[in-house]
Amino acid sequence: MSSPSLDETGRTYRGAGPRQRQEERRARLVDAAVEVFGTSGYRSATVEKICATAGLTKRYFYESFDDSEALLLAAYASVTDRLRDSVLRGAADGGADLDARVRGALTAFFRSVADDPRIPRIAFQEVLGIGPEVDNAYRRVTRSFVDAVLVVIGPAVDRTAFPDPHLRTLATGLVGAVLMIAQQWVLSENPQPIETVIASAHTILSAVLGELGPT
Amino acid sequence: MSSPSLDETGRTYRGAGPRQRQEERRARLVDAAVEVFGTSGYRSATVEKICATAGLTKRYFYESFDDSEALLLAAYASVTDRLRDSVLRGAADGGADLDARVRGALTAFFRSVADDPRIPRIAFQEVLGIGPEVDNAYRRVTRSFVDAVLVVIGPAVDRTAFPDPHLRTLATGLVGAVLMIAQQWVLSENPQPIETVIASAHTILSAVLGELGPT
DNA sequence: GTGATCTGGCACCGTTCAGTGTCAGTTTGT
DNA sequence: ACAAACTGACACTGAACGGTGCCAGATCAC
Repeated sequence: MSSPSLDETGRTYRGAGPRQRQEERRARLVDAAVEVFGTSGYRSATVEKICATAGLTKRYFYESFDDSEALLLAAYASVTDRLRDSVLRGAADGGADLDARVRGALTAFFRSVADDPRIPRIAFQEVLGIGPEVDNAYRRVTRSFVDAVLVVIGPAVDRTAFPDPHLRTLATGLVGAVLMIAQQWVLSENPQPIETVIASAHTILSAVLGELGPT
Repeated sequence: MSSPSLDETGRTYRGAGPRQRQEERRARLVDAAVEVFGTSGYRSATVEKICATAGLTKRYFYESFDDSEALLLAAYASVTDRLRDSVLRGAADGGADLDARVRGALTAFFRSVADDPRIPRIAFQEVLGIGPEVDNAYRRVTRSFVDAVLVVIGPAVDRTAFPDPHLRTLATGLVGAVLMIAQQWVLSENPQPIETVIASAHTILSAVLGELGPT
């Protein structure tokens, strides 16, 4: 997708080579997309609005993206990558103890969501029902979050007692539980304190983990 | 919304009074909307497409609805009402035993979703990210499903040990878990048998219920 | 300084679609 | 039979938007 002007033969401009300039513009467009999609929504967004937010004009949009769906995919990837990194870092902060890792991951997740409401909007709302392409991306990302859950809880699971597909479905359910709690949380008009929702999510996770573990 | 021609003074036509004719047309439009939104999606749907599917013309669309968002809300309500009824009926089939009620509700839910893929599409995908109006409807419907869960599991919960907001959040998580499992299930290219996903969902529910109950 | 290159702003075209109006033909009440 | 009401089909308008092209001015290489 896009035509990154295969020739690296261009001049420098404002102290940057052509490739670098092009990538900067692309990054600005993605940032603008996160802003626009995350506040006004994808459906009401137009190419012009995005470009105006980015401080660019339409020609630079088509320099980096085929259409607005391609930009949505890029913005989606940007948001979910950051979110997944944050969650995995939170889990790692928990050290070796499983419960601490779960708690760390949950805390990081709800913090990210609370700090930047555009994240849940793009990651969980705007991205659904656009088209087959985007639906596939959504499925892949959800799978990657399920994988992350499996990595975190993996060591504590009695794998001989639970076949892999069953385990995957369980992890999918756990992701859905946390997601739905977060969604209702950010949408509610007077939300509970973050510690409370973390505790509720933790209750569900540890209940299921208790079922899975050999202990 | 809409102008249901307040005067009941019209003639009869093809054996039906004006009010009845109008309601029949409205019902046909809602059915057509479920078909179109549920297969091609809301975003690519146009008023003309809906009307063609319903076998009506645009003038009858604006007779019953202000715009396509109003129709989406009606289709959404139609779909979710049926789904909720089906789940509650499934739970009632379980009789007095809590576990049987949960199993019955889950079975009814996954059956509905499997029988008519338009249901999950409209209920969980198309409806997100449209606008504030629709988002509110989504929140209300989700709340009503959470309420249904609370009704089903209510008797088995030690309410003194778990404050109400916490309980609500837990139920929200459970709804999210089941929803996400269903979503991934219908989207996967070679899905597991329905008994398997029901069993996985049941594992999560009973694990959390075990945490809540006084037993 | 001078010409080539790059940038941003704008104008333009074609399409799509919501929403309204018109009208000929059909059904009903009398 | 005849007029009033109803229906369905189509034409029309205006706005929004995607996508492309052009041009004046800024920036760089030499």
